[in-house]
Amino acid sequence: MYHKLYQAFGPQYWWPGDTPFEVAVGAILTQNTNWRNVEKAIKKMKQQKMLSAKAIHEMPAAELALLIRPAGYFNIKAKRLKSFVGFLSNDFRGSMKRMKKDAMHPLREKLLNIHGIGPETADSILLYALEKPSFVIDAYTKRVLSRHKVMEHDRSYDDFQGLFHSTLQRDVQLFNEFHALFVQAGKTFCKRRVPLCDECPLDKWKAEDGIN
DNA sequence: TGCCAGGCCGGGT
DNA sequence: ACCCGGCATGGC
Repeated sequence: MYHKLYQAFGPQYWWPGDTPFEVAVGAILTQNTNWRNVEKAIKKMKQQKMLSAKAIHEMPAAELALLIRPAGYFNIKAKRLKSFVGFLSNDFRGSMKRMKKDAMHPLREKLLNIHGIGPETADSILLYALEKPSFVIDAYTKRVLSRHKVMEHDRSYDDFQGLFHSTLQRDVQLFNEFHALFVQAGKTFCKRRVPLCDECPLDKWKAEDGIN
């Protein structure tokens, strides 16, 4: 599937973001939200010089909420950003570089303990901000895999992640590209209302090989 | 004009 | 261990 997707879509150059900190902020802001809305919020934070751990740490949540308004759920996300930055400040003196020195598994547990950070957000930060090989499972990944009968849609996050962790080398670049390709494939061919689509490169591939 | 978008939490079975 | 409602803007 990886090679077929890569042939169809090419390299994805993920994650969009200039710094590890910006990637982490984007990971929180994009929770159940269109990325284009997140870009508006990040742009505004940059304009106001508020895209830093120190600035967010010292800013009241209500004020931060106004800044990130276009990203939706802004009151909740303002608190989530502040809880992440609070953790970053307390444990790593506000430095993503210092956070990166931590081992992956203990760090994942710490991230999951932060209020407002669940498995997908934690793995997005680990993989795309800190370059640690933790596979990201999102709605598109689950949709593409279940549509193609790799795994039932109602299985858990860990079940889906285990699929990749148990069968692939723990390769950061591979995990990066593979997940980004699932998102691209999902956006292009796996819309919610369309059960299957014969233009999908995976469908064409399976048809050629007589699979299912 | 509804439907959808790169989830997570809290309260209830 | 699930299930569900709430959270909110902007694009098509």
